[in-house]
Amino acid sequence: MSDTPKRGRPRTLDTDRTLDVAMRAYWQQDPADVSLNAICTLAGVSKPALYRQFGSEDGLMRAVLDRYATQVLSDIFDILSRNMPPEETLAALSHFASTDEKMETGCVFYKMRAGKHRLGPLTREGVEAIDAGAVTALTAYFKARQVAGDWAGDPPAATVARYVVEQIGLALSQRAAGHDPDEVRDTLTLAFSALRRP
Amino acid sequence: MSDTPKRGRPRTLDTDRTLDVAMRAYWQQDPADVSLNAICTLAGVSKPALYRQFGSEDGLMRAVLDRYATQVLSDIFDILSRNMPPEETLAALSHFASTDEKMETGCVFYKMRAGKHRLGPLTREGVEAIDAGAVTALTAYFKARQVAGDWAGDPPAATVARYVVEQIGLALSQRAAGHDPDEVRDTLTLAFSALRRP
DNA sequence: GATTTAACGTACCGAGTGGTACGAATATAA
DNA sequence: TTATATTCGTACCACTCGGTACGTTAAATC
Repeated sequence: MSDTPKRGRPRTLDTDRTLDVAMRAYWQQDPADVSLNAICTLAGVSKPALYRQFGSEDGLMRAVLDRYATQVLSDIFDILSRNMPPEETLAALSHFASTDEKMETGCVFYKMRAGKHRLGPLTREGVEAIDAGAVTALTAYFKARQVAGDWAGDPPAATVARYVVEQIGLALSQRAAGHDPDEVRDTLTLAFSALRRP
Repeated sequence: MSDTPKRGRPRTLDTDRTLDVAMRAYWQQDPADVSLNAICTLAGVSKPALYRQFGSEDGLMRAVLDRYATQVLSDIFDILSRNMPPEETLAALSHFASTDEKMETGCVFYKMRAGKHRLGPLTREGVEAIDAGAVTALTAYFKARQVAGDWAGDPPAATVARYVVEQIGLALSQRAAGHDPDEVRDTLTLAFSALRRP
């Protein structure tokens, strides 16, 4: 990603640390409410240094999003790849979204998605890719469970997949807004109960 | 609300028209993305004139929200006050949120609520009042239906009320984000199906 | 040592924000 | 006619934003 030139002053900017600081800031607050100046101050980095590394605010947000995807969102995809029965999978997803302390202030991805129209092209592209990837993974999961015999095909897998993505997003938005985790869990449980066989 | 003094230059500012313009702007875009300057330009009004009438941006947004509540949100409360069976009431709410052309670009109230932390104290107060009022009205509705005998008390009325408020908000957020109305309807229908007796 | 290359960060830029100072304009009251 | 009261809108304020010009510093190459 970043060439290491053979001549010139060596760089002192710690890319990993900077991305961590930015990610934490985007995570705790809303990405739209965190300015570059604030990130520079928090990370103890000059503004031109940020631009040298990431090109633009859009570039930084995209880099943060990619990092967040591999460090945090991978947990969700892991849950699906375990290929457990829907009952347990949905319970795991529900726990992750409504109870996991890591998600106490919501989710960077869903926060960015909520303010999609404010994003630059790079970050927007990343958000859409993750969104599509989540729907794809969930669709594949439910189709697999249908083959395995513990899932009916009544609401099509694609519809259920979108539904699950949106309900998790709702739960994480509620957590970011400071709702009581118990209430968030109740809402999500009720929403997922629609997926049980009638 | 606004005194009409007996002396001094008569005001030429059309309050109703100004509020209409601001409401349309907040409705079509996101309230957080509409500046006072933009509203002044759209309404053909000077900035000091706005401040003379509404005191601050917060005051204007609150005035818009109040207007929106009486002109638009009243439709929702009307649906509840008809006291129809849950099946029909939920269908009416679902139609309003997912299909009604009026809500094509989402809902001013839910948009403000989504960016609650960015609001001034007056607008925030208004948003919280409407939110609480909606939950109260829905809770009362479901309790009434329980007494009428066409509703079970399994998920408590208060829980169901919050659930309905959040699901409508989700649907309206999706519409504001430009999702296909059919998809929005599918999601909402699935969400409300959790409220049918198993 | 001289030259080249590249990252460093201060100090700036223009645009846009919410908000206001203030003199001109327009009404009523004395 | 004069004094008072109120609204009018131009032109400004301080501030923050994302972004950059540019002189300085530190390495590799000659």
